[in-house]
Amino acid sequence: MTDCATCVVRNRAICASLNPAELAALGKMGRRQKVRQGQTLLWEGDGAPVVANVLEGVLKLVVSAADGREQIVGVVFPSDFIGRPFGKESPYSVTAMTDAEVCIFNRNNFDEFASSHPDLQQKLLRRTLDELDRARHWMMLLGRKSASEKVASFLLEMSERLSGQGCQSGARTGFELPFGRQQVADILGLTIETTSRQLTRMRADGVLDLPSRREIVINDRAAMEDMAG
Amino acid sequence: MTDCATCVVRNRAICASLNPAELAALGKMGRRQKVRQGQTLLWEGDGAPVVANVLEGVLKLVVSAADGREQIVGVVFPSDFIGRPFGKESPYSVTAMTDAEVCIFNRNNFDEFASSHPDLQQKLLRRTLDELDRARHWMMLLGRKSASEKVASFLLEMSERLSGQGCQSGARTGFELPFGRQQVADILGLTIETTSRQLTRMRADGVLDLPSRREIVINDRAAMEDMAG
DNA sequence: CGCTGCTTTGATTCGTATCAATAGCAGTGG
DNA sequence: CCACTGCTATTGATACGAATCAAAGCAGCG
Repeated sequence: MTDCATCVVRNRAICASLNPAELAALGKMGRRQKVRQGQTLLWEGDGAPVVANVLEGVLKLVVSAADGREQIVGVVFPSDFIGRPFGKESPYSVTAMTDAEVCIFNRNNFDEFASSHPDLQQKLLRRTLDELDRARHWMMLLGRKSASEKVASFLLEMSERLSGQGCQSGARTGFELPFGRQQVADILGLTIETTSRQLTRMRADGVLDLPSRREIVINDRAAMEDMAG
Repeated sequence: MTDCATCVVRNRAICASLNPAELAALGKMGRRQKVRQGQTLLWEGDGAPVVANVLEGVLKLVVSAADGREQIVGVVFPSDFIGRPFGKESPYSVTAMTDAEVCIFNRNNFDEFASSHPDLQQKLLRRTLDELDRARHWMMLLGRKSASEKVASFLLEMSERLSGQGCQSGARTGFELPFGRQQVADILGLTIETTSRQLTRMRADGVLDLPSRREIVINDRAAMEDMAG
């Protein structure tokens, strides 16, 4: 069992919809678990017996083809929800991109609990609708944008989502990506070389700086927004 | 007001979760509306004051860029739900691909109704989760698949979804697409020329027949599945 | 210091977009 | 019934962008 009262995402995760008694009941079902970078929590096509809240770290949702090609279809941050309630098998695998900690529930237990807690279910619905919007927006990027537009859009979105994490609000000009070039490429539907070239060119054009491998500093946000298409 | 008792999608749409009294209440809020082919029901970025169930016809969800590029991010059939409950603005436009009929609700009224009917909300959640799975699967296609793989995957999915419509169950070998080449291209993130060339080649290879512009007959399903990657 | 893994850079190939023309079909009116 | 018109689809030639193949650069770390 888990102590929800002290949970870092208590007020942001779907649990925020619950009163203390309900929270205690849910807490009995859940347990905290550390996940190492690179470790896979859920496998594509698996029975997917669990769902979870992310407490710390960043994880990726991956769909892969038989020949090894991979597409990252989602990236989840603390307070986000992972897994597939009311489903049979996981349609993608979930892997930690950094060391992470999650709060895990048995899927059947969670489904049952959710069915009897409409507020929780509504929170889950809202989150799922947001995710769907995000996914569809990403489809436009994958299907219609050029390499430079993809990279620019990606950096802008990351600057926003990562700033949701820390203290300041609003988009940041400088931030650290929680993943390497290959992962960026897998998010954008590009190769690692093309991704690298686009970043290099943007640096040459003065639109951004790359202080280290994973750090990004956006110098000219307006130009970046233009590039994003 | 609308007579739900005689509704063609009564048992398949989210309304199936309601008892007769609830159905009557919902029916009072909704009204049937015909939509002509090409007519746009919801505009991207719009206040999106409505949600709806599809009774008849096929509609597309489109995201477009400033320069006119379009990506179709979803296709909806009878009994499917459209619109964005609990949201501010529609993240995409909804346009009829064929003459259609929908059952429309004011979004605020619907949101309120849904909030007080957990069963309806759960149906909506399940549907949204399914849509999200479908969207993510499509992201893999858009980001990582070649033109021929895209076309093959598309035809297979359509043969399944369209057969959900008619009498027989299971996938069909022959069916009629509810849209033209440009729309297929917009779904697959390709140009109309590339789409056409892929179909022509598949016909030459004997994998399929094209009796008329919109008809598809799959001759060799196994080969098609191979091509889909 | 010299591994090892990730990233950048370079040369070339390949796939799809683009540009341009033709062909097929559906509807209209002579 | 058959030209005529407009629209959609096919086919062809070429250009361009991103993938691929290959090598070198750069960090971190024993």
